[in-house]
Amino acid sequence: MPTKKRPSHSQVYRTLRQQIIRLELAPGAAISENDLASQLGVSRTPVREALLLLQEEGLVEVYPRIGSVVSRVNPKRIAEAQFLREAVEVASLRSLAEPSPADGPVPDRDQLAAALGENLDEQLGADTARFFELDEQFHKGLMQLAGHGGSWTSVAQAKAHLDRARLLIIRDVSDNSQLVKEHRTILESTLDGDITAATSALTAHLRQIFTDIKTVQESAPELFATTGATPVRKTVIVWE
Amino acid sequence: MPTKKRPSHSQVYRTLRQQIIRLELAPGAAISENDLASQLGVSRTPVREALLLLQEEGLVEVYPRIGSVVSRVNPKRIAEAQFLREAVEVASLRSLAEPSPADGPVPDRDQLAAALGENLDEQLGADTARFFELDEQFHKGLMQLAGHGGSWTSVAQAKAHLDRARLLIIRDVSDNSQLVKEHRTILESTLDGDITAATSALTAHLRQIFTDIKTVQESAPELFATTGATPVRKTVIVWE
DNA sequence: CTTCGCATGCTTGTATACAAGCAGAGTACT
DNA sequence: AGTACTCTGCTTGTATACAAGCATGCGAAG
Repeated sequence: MPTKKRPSHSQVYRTLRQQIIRLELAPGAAISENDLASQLGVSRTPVREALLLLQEEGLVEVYPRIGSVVSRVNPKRIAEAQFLREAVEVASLRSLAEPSPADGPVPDRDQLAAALGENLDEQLGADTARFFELDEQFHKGLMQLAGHGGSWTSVAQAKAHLDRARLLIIRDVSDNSQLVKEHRTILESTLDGDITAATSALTAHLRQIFTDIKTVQESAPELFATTGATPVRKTVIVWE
Repeated sequence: MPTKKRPSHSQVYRTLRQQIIRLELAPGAAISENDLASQLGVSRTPVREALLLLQEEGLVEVYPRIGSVVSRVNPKRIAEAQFLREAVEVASLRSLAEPSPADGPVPDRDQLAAALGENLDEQLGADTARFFELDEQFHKGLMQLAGHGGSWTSVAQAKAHLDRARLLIIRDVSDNSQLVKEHRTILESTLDGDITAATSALTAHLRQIFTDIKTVQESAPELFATTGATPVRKTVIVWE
């Protein structure tokens, strides 16, 4: 019996979001509410609700009476997302050295640290999908360690755009070693209390995205939204 | 220029959001989709879509088959919002001294600076509602000055929670002078290039919220959500 | 008197019907 | 030939009908 305890629109939302971030739905691809409803076996209502949330998140663009599309990669938005993510993650680390009234409680510091260590060990041999999961858990755990796990949601939204953009160039993670090495440096410096070194390593780690973006934008410019052009509808003939 | 007709759910969203932030809808108050639809002259569909967005924003809590309520003030959430806002605004200022690849373009720096100056002049004599608008414009302009106006949306969402909480204690802005003074210090230090002084002043300015919160939580604890209790439905008799 | 069961009226969640508009093919008229 | 018009098929936006569940009051049974 399928677990129906969660609302349909929530399931549709997560399904679509994952497909978009994993590039199973390509940037710029058209998405029809009716088609999605048919494919997922639900009505248009929960599909619309999911698309509304994805639109607010910036992963989908809805053009009334024209159609909806998966948002193309916008370099400007990428820059904003990176800026916000770096600001929050760095501030989180920094709060370990300079506490602020906003700091929350840290449950099970030793257990968290141990879990992060195991996470890093698994990262080395992980495939692409698993690595992204572990990467997410690692950065989330780092913020929990500083008592700011509650702000992860905002970071995760920004990270979604960054991950999708990076996936454009590294469909297969051929070489984790460098990233894992950076992760280890960040974690060890943090646990040692050398916050200056940790933030420095974290900043460099997070800014890697800019070189990645530059590379992919040269190889596949059609996936980027540099113009403000609105899409138009076309009738085509296809085999079915 | 063709006037873009806005969808109903967007208007409902902004109406409700404003009412919630301005405390015209009290924290914890029940809101019925049917009643709202009737009052606003639309059907349940756009109302539901607006509530969905507000739920994601944390301003509304929806309990299936029980009802929906305006979210109560959650001290933990307030702390998170303050942390994120401070992180982003401070990082924005700091980028003026230490540029990063994420920095965006700054259009009309002189004009922006002049507008901010005029903004401060108007703040002194403004009433409560106007002051909150000017405060919003000021902080937004500050980020635009650093080339990070695009990240304002995220800050604004956090600021909504903070403003609502602060409104609980200062229904009437009796004394703007201190806040305006802080604003002026931040702006002048920034324009003078003394980023260290500017960030210091900004941090102190933003952390004012914690003392405000502590005061109001003692005077009106029922508006705060410290327990994880879920609401229940009650049938009551009222005059109509 | 107590207790259980059901009717009733509310809630949100989902499905469906209808409205408004764009794009293109075909056609009749100039 | 060229032009304008209508008709079809799609799109999203909105309204409405139906489904499922909770709280409560009433009534009957023990």
